[in-house]
Amino acid sequence: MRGAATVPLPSAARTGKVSHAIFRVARLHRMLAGQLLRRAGLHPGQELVMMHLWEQGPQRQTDLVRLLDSDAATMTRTIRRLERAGFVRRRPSPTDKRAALIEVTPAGHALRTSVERLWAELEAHTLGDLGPEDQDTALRVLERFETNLTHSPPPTETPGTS
Amino acid sequence: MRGAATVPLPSAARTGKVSHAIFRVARLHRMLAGQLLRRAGLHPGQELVMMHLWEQGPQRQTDLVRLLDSDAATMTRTIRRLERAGFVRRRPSPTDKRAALIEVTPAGHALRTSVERLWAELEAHTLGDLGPEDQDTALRVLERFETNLTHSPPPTETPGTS
DNA sequence: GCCATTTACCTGTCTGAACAAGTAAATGGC
DNA sequence: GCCATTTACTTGTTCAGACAGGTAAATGGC
Repeated sequence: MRGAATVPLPSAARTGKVSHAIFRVARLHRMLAGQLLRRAGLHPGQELVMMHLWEQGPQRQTDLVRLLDSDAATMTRTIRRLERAGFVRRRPSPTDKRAALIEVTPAGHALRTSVERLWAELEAHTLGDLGPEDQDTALRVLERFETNLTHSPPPTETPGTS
Repeated sequence: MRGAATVPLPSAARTGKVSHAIFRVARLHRMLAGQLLRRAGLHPGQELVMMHLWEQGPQRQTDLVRLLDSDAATMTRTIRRLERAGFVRRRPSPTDKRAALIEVTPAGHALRTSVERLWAELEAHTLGDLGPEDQDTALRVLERFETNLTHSPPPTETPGTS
């Protein structure tokens, strides 16, 4: 295990080890987040919307979509579910009849502490007993991936061909 | 909240930087995978099933569920879609009337090369120009996360509270 | 051999996520 | 001021993923 002193990885690396690992970690992470969020009565993804609303105040859907780098259609439905759950409220924008401002209700504010605790728990579980330096390494690795995946996302289709 | 006068990290760091990073990386990675897979006519997740079938031969759904650590219900529908797409076929198990063996059709086999190329592309994009050592570090970080998230997944519910 | 339990699989339901296509209001060209 | 375009949001559809039920066959206790 982990010897890898002489030879890094011959062809095993070709199978997409990192991609598989990202898949698995992402799913486990998401599952744990989901389990923890159930206590608060939220579904995965909704907590991110709430967090932004808590921190940034009332927002239009477009703003939330941009902040979360999400999808307008998904946001419409997520907001609707949060609204039905009583955690947010919609108020017509005074300046733009197309838009509505999404704001947190008292019930929504009441979630904040527990959700923040959940996230701390999630983070703690993810990190385990990783030391500060390793945590930093981990973060830099993830940021590197994020950069890689953000820039040049589409290989612009089979570059060579035609 | 949480003054933390001396500590450098105010509160922004405590909000789960790594968890947020995992979320973002996972989504970007998934999006890219989805884009690449569209070329092959597959949806994200289906390629994992196909990969297992290519490598391990005909399997029962239960085996696939176990291998992919997935859900029986999800597998039922994924298989059905792959079947309708003509990539796999179901054959009743000769020894167990409850079970069926899922096997790849010629059309399914025809996908193998392109899917493997897609994964190599996905992996390459994810890794970017990361050097071999950094790749190794990245993999170890992810494996560490996986271990952390696998072991002690449920905090066994609010330990203190009642 | 009979019956409870387990196993393999399916269906229903809800959610997030993505894409396509719409509606209505705002905006900009002129 | 009129009209094309853009913007904000909604709806329809498809898929994965999770959970809660089913059904039918296999299995194990006895």
